[in-house]
Amino acid sequence: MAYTYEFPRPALTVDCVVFGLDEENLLKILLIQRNLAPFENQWALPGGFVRIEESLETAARRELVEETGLENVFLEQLYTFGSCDRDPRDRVVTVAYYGLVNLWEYRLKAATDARDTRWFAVADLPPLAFDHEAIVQLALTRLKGKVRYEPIGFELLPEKFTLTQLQRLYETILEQELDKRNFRKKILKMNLLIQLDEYQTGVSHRAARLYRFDPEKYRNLKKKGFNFEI
Amino acid sequence: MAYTYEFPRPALTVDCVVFGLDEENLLKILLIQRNLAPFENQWALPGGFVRIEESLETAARRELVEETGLENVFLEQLYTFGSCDRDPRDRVVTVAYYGLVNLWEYRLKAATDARDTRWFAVADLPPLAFDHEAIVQLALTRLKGKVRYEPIGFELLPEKFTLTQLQRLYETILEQELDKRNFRKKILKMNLLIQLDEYQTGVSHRAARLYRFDPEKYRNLKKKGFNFEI
DNA sequence: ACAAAAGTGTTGCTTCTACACCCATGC
DNA sequence: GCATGGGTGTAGAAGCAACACTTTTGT
Repeated sequence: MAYTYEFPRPALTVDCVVFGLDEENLLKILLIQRNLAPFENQWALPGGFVRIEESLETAARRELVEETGLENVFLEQLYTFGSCDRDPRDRVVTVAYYGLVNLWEYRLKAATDARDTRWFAVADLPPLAFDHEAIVQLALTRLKGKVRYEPIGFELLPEKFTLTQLQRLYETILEQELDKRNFRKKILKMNLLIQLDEYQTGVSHRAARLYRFDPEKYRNLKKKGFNFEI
Repeated sequence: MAYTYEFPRPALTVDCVVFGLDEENLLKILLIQRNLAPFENQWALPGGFVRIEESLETAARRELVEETGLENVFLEQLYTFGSCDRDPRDRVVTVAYYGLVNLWEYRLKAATDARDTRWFAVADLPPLAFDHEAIVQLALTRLKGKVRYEPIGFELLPEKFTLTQLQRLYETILEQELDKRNFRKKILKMNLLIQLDEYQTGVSHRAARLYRFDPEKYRNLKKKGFNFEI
């Protein structure tokens, strides 16, 4: 039950910064409360050790399921953090991922899990364990940058959404207001959205039309040199 | 002289994709010839094991010096490769970096080193060890993407360069021709270049004016919301 | 009828693209 | 004097930013 190597090896972990957007357009991150030292009882990113027989992304997905119940989320590698002192016990290198989930559909799922997990607004995060604050900062920067030139924002919305929801999403992430008419013109001209014959329900005002993002169309346009840009 | 852990740990390495641009505007990568199994005698990216007391970037820089003699190069983390079968002997996770060097000045230095190192044109790479082809591909994609919205291209040029050299650099990396007048207008309007009172020497035609990139100006403009873009 | 958000066009301005000729230098 | 690349301006097209009112629906 022990593994011996000629040279010392850092431990290898994965950590996930999972973003969600709630009904009030607050950008949130999923955290878990640690029940082990160090940083016992502090909030931390979901994550854990990479097993010897699994790839990094597999490890990240496994930890997400185990710790938060989230499955099939959009997940991309963010950065690898390897300073020597980031874990007080041991040399631990962590490969960080960022994820995007649709909070409208996933909220209940995550809540049913055994571990103490919670969504926190990014503007109002508790102190985090290890260097997780730095990881979150980098994830935010990456999200802000990437959302402008890749159509990943749709991962944060339900499959069918209104143009106003989409606009609010960009306004929240980019932290700037956008002009309604210009936004709609721009996004519709790209031809990436499918206009549905369905409308919002349960709102006390004129119901907005629903749209769906078409990843297939995007792949095709991209092959022809099209560049998404907000 | 042995290190024992409760759970098995992947080995951790770093690898560097170092780009250089030669006098004929060929984009090149620095490779070393392996003298150990596996992949003995094959070409590979410079790199090696991360020591327990050094950070990832420190390890990358150390390996670069040891294996190629290159020092003080621009270096940025690229991606971490961790599939289980990427090394036939053992589970090895590698953190890849990409680097940019000024070939005009560094060419001799690298050549003086003991190991068998060589610059290869990216269009004409030999077969590479491990998954290094994939790493190189990703580095190329990243370089192509990043060079457009961050002024990193200057790292590939001598400190003093002509606008034509700069234009050729972009044409090479982006793999597209650019209009001379439009390019010059655009780049000069950004106010990032310092016009020198010096000119090319040793050319058999009108000597071109030399310019220098001003990183200080760039930092200032960036703080004020300026975005570099080619 | 009122409140709340949906939906829709035009104009001026800026930026981008396309394009051709004279200039300076070394041989 | 010729070959080589250096250096420069303009016009038309496209894209961007700014801006306000009517429509629909629920209460």
